Amino acid sequence: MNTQLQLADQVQQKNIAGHIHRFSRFLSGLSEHRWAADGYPEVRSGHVQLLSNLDPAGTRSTVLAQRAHITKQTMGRLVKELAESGYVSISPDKTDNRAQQVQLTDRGRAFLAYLATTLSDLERVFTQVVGADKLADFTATLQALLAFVDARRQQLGL
Amino acid sequence: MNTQLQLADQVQQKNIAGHIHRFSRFLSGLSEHRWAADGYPEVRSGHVQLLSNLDPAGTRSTVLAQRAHITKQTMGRLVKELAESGYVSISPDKTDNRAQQVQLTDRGRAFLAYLATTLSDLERVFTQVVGADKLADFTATLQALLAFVDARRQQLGL
DNA sequence: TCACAATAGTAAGCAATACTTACTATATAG
DNA sequence: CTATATAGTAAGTATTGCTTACTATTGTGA
Repeated sequence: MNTQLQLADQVQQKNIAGHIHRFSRFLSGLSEHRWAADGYPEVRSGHVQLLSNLDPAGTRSTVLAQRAHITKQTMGRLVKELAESGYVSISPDKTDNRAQQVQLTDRGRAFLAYLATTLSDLERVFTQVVGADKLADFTATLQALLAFVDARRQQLGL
Repeated sequence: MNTQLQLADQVQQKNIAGHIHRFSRFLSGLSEHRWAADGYPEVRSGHVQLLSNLDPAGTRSTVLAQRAHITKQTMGRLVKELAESGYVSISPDKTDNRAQQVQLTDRGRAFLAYLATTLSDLERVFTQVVGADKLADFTATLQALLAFVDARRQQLGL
């Protein structure tokens, strides 16, 4: 039979959710810290799921919400924030008066280019820590798991 | 030069933080859903970082906070919640009147044992998705990265 | 054409998590 | 014995994402 200590260790070990959560918090903090220092203080890590899903021609808020797997209300807030700080612009959708098109501004494009470099930097650092192969495996596995769970979201009622 | 579309794709690809965050949200939701269904509705995913760090003899709240890498105030709240729902008990520390010892109750021990089985279940599911080797690599890389960033937390001011 | 359902987006409020500053009480070190 | 450090609490803030409920517009089918 397992002792409490063994159980706690086991849980500690296998508690992927906890580790993932902690890693996530760290990455967000680090990113926002750096972005602020480099002249983009208004962008929070959550905004990236908006910016990275924008089509060049512009995208509807509702579509962005679907792509990011969040509610349209939450996406609406993100859009509003980035519009207020000048990273995106909102224009009416000519084919549907209910809808609006969200588009990158010049500032938004500048941030996106900058963001790509910071992600490469981070990739480089992590490569130094665990090696390129392990890191590639890590992201591949992460995406595979994510694809798996996304496919089962509705089934599970999440 | 990169077009906006290429940049967005690049960011989408390399945006580990975003993927990690989404995965984290999913895992928390799934866990709590299952725990509630199985008779442990009061436990939230954040509580695990308390329970899995408890020594059999009891542990101080401040120590738990350090182990979980959160503030003592936040840990204090988690302790209070789990004490109210009967998973842990709080007893005075005989060697220091400021301090208290947090200990598992029988219900806490039951949950910990149950938790270990649910983590194994999840491990099994993920093994079916990506294979045992990839999953082991994944968790190993995750822990390596986490150890790396933990060592640099103070340096980075996070 | 007209009524009804679906869709785009907004509004307001709730809950969880973790932070900060500020405090009390106790312990320890010089 | 005073000054500093530590254990823990209190109160308030920010972020993120949710829910329910709403308006306005669009599309559909009788």
